[in-house]
Amino acid sequence: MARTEALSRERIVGAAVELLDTAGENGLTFRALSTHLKTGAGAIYHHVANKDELLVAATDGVLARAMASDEAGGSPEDAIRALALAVFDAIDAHPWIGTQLTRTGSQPAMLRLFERVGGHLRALGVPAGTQFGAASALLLYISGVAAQNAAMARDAEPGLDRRAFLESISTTPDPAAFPFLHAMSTQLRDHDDRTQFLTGIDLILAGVAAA
Amino acid sequence: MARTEALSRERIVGAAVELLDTAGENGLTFRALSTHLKTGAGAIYHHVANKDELLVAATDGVLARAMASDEAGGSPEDAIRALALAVFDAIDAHPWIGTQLTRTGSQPAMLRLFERVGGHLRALGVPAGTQFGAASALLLYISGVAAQNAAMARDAEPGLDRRAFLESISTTPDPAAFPFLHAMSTQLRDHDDRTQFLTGIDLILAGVAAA
DNA sequence: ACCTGAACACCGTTCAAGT
DNA sequence: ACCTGAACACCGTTCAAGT
Repeated sequence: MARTEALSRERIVGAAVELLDTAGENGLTFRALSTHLKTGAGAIYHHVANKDELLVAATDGVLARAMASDEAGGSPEDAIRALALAVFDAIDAHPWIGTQLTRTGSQPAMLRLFERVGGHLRALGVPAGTQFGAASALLLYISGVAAQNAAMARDAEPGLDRRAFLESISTTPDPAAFPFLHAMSTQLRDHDDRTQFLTGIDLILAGVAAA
Repeated sequence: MARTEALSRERIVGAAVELLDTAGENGLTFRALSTHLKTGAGAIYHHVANKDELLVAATDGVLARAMASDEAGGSPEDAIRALALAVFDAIDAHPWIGTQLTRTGSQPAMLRLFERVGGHLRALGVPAGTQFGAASALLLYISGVAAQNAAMARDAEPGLDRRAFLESISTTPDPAAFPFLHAMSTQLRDHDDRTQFLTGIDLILAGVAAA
């Protein structure tokens, strides 16, 4: 019989991740968390300063694990693509990360990402004067995708068909006033988020190469 | 003497924008809003379904105004830059928009932006097969910047010097483990957000041109 | 030192009662 | 039809009291 383990920062953060994954961003409350941990609400404050710190720790932990696998071999461009996809997949698995990533509290995670991207850009031979701009653009693009995906996971009413939803987006507005949107309706309906995400990364990399 | 105007959706949304601008994202509560409008909290619900709808309406209104000025003349690329900067400046003036833009509720605003960007890409002669990817990338990049800027405005403790803050970011982590970050510290400290934002737009446009 | 859980100061939202 | 404002069902966080 597993005795109840002692409360610890690690166990709290782990339980928080579990709650966020299963119950969503609104599912993480100190009441739910303390019930889950079979303790009082106030006990948590002995190990974590407040909810923000808890969210930062949860985000940092998941993201650090996602970025851990370092593929040796392959071009620097491939390494950037693999890194970006690792972040994408982590957000896909834990959509709440997308919301957290665009908060100043998640600086540590963003700085690690910036560092890794920058290292690959250097290996790519990008001139010193362009490195900062290129790394920033890639990072901002990645956070944009993160935020959007988190929004979809958070706000989508359950049971909504993705295809039908995307189709309704492109067909609801007046086609005469939205000709471009209308022309893109098929692609919008059929597109794959992950592939599309990579297209943007490739465009930025192509722009960097052209400069 | 201005008599107290009747309550209306317009007045409510206007007051909400004012509160968001002056008191920040947390400043908008139905209690503060009803005090501001000299009415009861429940009265607002006769004109707006809930807080989410109020935020969407506020975001949509401000952004529609920002995107209204259409510069004729100039290249399609310049038009895209002008459009992107208009959104950037609107977010700069009303940081809470950045948070709202990455919520599914703000679809109308995003669709308008998508349409406008797409129209310019067509005028630019971008081949049909590339248009969707290019428009998506630009939109995702813009929302990334939006989310980041909103985070900075929301989370930055007041009275914090921007330069000092940016410098601390690049110097706090171990330089040996973060060589790229360390090499970029000067640029990070001195960079201008608006210029940097435009650099990313230009990189994507260059990537589109190269394809 | 750590835990408990009631209490505090807030929220968004509802609804009987008024005009 | 619109407004009022107390009440409800929640939050995050604190803190006296326990072990």
